[in-house]
Amino acid sequence: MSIGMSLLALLDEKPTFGLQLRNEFEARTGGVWPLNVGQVYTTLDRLARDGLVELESAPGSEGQRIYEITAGGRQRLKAWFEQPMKQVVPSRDELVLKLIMAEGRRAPAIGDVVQAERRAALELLQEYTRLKRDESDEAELGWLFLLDSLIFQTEARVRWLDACEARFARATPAASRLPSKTTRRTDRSEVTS
Amino acid sequence: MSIGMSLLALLDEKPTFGLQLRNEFEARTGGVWPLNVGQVYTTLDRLARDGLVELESAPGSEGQRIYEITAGGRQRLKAWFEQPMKQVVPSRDELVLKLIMAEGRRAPAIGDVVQAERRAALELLQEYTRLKRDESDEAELGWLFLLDSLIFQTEARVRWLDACEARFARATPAASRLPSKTTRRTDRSEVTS
DNA sequence: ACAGCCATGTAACTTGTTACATGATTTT
DNA sequence: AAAATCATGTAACAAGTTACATGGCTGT
Repeated sequence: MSIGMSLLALLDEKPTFGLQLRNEFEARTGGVWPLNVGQVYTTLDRLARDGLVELESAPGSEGQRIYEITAGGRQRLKAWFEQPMKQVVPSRDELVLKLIMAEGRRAPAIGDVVQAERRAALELLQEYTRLKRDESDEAELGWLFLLDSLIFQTEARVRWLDACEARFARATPAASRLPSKTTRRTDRSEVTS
Repeated sequence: MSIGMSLLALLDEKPTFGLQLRNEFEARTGGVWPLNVGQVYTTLDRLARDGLVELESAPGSEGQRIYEITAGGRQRLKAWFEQPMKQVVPSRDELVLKLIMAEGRRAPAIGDVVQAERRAALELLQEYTRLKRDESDEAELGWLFLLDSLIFQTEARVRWLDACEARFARATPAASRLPSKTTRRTDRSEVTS
């Protein structure tokens, strides 16, 4: 419930209404984490259902329906902040599944899959790095957090792809391997730079 | 639809029935990616609905209902393997949201959140490393891929947390910062090792 | 006959997500 | 008056996930 917890965090600062929450949310992420307004309302409903927020008993509906966080909500929020994310131990990462399933096929041999993913990841990395270089000042802090996260994750992905390829090569002696379109290893310095 | 694509990949190797698919799936991930049998059937239904698999016209139901991949299914699978994962640009990472929302609060100050997450990540890292050291031979290749993925991702997370803290410190000059329970930076060598 | 496994299935729920409908107020 | 914007809401779907029900077959 990451969206829910985020809305809760915003409501903890100050009670507001749905659209305002969306605006705040998008402002904090520097506008790069679009959030459909509808989702704010559905999430708000679910939070209300769970007793984490409630409609301000307060007065005249000028259209706006102001929600406020409850005691239970504050408690949940506290727990969210204090307890570290539990790493989902089966990482549930789609790319991991893809490589596992690609292992031992021809058609797209695992090496080809790795190379395609690797190329894409490096392109993304370049784009992110450019973004970071260009607007690294005066930008929203949240957006910078997000951008850094993308960079670190993508770097990790590239390293992981390399490791998988190496591991696969080790597990499957060259002799018994099928020829692949791209066996060549790309220069590692692209990442380390 | 990562589960769906995985089942499709297995069916592309050889038509089978539900429970067999689950067993294969768990075998490939070294038994560490548990998959509720029920989920296999629901996913199979959804794949059938989308015309990616179909019941083998074949004969006597000995209880087993054998599915096979369709031409459309093969096409989708090919695309899955060939097209690199599109990086969800708003990374939709819950931890990113957490830090963004923690920024500018007291209660749990952002520094405390970072430290808690960092500590947890380092513990995980240790555990993963131990796992890797212990059973790095004769283990299922898929499980090793998965384990490596966890390691690289967790390392990236630690680096990212450091970067966030540094960025936050830079953005918020020391004078204007609220005192936090833990301002001390932990030794970086824990990761690099 | 009963325990236990093999095998299938379904109902239900969660979070995320979109597309659309509605009404009120403000601007042109 | 028409157009735009503010604001709320709903119906519907996707994908993941669990808990439970059912029936058949096998071994004791």
